[in-house]
Amino acid sequence: MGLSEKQLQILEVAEKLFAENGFDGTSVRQISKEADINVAMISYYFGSKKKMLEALLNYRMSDFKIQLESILSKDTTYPEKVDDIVAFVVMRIHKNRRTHKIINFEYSKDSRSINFEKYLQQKDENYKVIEAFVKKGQKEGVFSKKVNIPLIVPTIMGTYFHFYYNKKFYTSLHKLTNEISLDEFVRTTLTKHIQQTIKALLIYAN
Amino acid sequence: MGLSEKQLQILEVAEKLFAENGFDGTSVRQISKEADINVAMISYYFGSKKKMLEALLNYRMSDFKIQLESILSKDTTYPEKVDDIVAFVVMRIHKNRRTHKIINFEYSKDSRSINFEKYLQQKDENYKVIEAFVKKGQKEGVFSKKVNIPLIVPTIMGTYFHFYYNKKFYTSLHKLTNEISLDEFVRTTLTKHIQQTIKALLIYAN
DNA sequence: GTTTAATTTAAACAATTGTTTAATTTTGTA
DNA sequence: TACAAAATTAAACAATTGTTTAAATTAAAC
Repeated sequence: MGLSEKQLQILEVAEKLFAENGFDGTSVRQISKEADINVAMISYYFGSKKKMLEALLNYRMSDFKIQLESILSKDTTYPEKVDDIVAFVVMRIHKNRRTHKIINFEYSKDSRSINFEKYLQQKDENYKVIEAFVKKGQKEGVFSKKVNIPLIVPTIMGTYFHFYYNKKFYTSLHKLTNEISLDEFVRTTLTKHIQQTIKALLIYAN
Repeated sequence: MGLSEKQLQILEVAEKLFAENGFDGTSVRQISKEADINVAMISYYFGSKKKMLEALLNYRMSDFKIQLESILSKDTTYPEKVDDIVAFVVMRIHKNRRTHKIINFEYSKDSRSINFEKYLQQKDENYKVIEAFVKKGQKEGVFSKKVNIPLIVPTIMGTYFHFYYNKKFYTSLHKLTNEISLDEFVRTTLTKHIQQTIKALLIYAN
């Protein structure tokens, strides 16, 4: 599944347009025009529009299990580890926000015949690492035992995405102006809020 | 803006299909077929496909400010009020989940020329009521002053929607089988998780 | 019962969709 | 330089898109 320079260039354009206007809302001619290639190149390189999306998903969903485990193996306190995990996850999904947006909408459809194996695999690995970490903290008496572990990740990712999907609303609420200050806001304020939330939940849940 | 029985029947079919396959992924012929009407009726009743969506949004986004305020005016403790607010918001967005899904998708687009006034108005009212409540709690020393108030609602709604968008994944994780147990899960487990989270955040945030 | 208005219909509209074709150009190799 | 493979092109394809038309049917008003 090695992708050429040209293929990657096309996928980046496709990612942007799919995230902006949806998979069905984007035509292959739009992509070809913006990527400055001939329409037929999409079928030539990827086989079809659908397979092009699958190629994008598989490309973006490379393993982050290793990075997550390296955070947990560091010699830090439990609250510090929570901060690190949250900061890492938020940074990661913010970087891949466009692909995640496409996934959110395509995956939640009933009919769609797109292959989401890589995404589900990542989600599964992700969950198992978090679960082991929280259970260890519970055993050591640091974390509350009243926490619903499978719902921790939805709170982290959900908070980010609800903010992102409504960024027009929240940027006006926070008086943010451009894309640069959005990155800054995510990296500082939003990350901090989620860190506070998850730490409070894990430690004080009742 | 009074909608006839027939118009409502069409809108319900449209809501279901838009949520399942997206606005662009649903054709007016699909809607007309499923609603058992002639295609031309959509233009006849609503003017266009786009205006039909707007009619749906305006219909579903009726004011819940009043209900929110009635919760806050009850003679209950602050933590109880948090529980009530969360339960109410979750119930409400779960009921309107299909329309919210359409909104999340369409509103986050750059280009789209759909009128989201009613939705934004509700979001604004919603926020102002929550803000006043939290600030009052802070002044009385019940809530932490280190909370980022505008990000509380994203955590509530985001947790719900990330769960909902990935329900295929989480229902298998929780061993849920059908739609009935999904409703039950949302009403009990998911609501409880969000209540725990928001209470921990508001009271113990550091 | 007649007339007027509202509703419903099938058909047609031009535009756009994803994909394929077959010819041409470019690139790499011997 | 000559040849083969890869890349690129414009054109065509059938299917589907949202919307409009004008005729037909139904309902309401007088």
